Amino acid sequence: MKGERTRQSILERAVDIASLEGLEGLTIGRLAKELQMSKSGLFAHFGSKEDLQLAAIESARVRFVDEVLRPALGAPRGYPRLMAICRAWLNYVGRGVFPGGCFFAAASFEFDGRPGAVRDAIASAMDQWVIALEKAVRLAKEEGHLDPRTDPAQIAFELNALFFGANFASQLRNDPSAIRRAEKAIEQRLESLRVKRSRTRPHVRRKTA
Amino acid sequence: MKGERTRQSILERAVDIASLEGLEGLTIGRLAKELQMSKSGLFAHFGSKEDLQLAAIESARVRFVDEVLRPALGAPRGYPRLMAICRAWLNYVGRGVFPGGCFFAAASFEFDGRPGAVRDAIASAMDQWVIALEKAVRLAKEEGHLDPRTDPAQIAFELNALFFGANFASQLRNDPSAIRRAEKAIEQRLESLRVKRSRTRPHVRRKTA
DNA sequence: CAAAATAGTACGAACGTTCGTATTTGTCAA
DNA sequence: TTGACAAATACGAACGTTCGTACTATTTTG
Repeated sequence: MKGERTRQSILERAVDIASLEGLEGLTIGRLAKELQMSKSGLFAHFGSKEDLQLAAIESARVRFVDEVLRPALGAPRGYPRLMAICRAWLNYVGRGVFPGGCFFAAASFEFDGRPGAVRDAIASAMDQWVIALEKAVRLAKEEGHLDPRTDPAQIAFELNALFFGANFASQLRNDPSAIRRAEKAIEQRLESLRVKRSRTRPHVRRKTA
Repeated sequence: MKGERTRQSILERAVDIASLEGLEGLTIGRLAKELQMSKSGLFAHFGSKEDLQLAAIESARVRFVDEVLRPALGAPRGYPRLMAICRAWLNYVGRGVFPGGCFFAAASFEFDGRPGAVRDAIASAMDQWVIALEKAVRLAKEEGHLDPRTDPAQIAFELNALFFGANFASQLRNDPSAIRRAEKAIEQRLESLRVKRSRTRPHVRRKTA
């Protein structure tokens, strides 16, 4: 009972630290100190540091789904939902869901080239995200909102790349305009694929603002 | 004399290790072992680990400029040079200039959120790159190859994002199609900005292949 | 030979981990 | 409701290792 509560609070802190210092920089000693508990106390909940890292990745994934992805999935199917997902991501970086920016982007670069369970877990979490993105594009296409020649995998790749770019520019180069640039690029790209429904309802350019 | 040679060979190895294991994972002990020299021997060349990290970043920057950027700058000014830079980057990831993918992408994510000299050096190196990219776009625009409304900073941001995305997808998700996708996206984006010179020389669609 | 470069050795701190023990907690009989 | 007790949870101390770094001695080089 109590154990589960403690475990969760450990993981929350672990995710925050890892998003700032990396999954290796997430140190048992530091984590224990910040939680005001002993190192050995931590080992009652996690058998090893690797266990802790894996649990932290899963916890981060859940946090991301709960706070970013799921709310966006509430939008109407098709183009609106796709845009909602994109906007949710752009907000997510600035909103401080993870204190160090995008947890997964950082973890990806930290563990690519280091085979093992941790790397696989990160890759799997990122896969889920890219697949969700791809699915949103595909649905928008099937809904008739996007050009039927649209390649969902290609568009998902491009969107994801813009997310990475935005995260990078706003974090390291702390360029405040990065999010805006990414938003602009995304809107423009998706607009270029959008079906205008000119048959049923002619496209009328709305007055600016 | 000999010292300088040794220093260079230390740095080459250091850059390779750091590109795989990160700048923190680049450890004095490991580096010494791989070079078959003593830890204290290393300290004759670098006053501290931070010194070593800074020198490794500079060394990586030089390697990147020499092997990737400078060759591409040989292309004719304007659109061709811009495309040459983009292609050089796309090749660079797959070509194994750094064994762990893009040195700077990894370093960026490792050190964002950790203020200090190392972070600043990484940011500065990346700045130079983004500025070079932006300059190439601006030149292409001034040369009349791109739509005069083109915003060089925006395009540089988008291109750089695609580079990040390609590196990520091909490294962590080892998706072999990532480079192709990025290439396609870049070509399409730049094509959309291209001036067709329809006044002086009408645009004639060449036969496919 | 003087100077530059390298090796050897040692240090304190921090790393992940283990162990035996103390404390807290939930359960159930009284 | 309480008391007792086993299980769950947390602790302090210590382990062996590796980290970055300092100091001194020795070899290599110009």
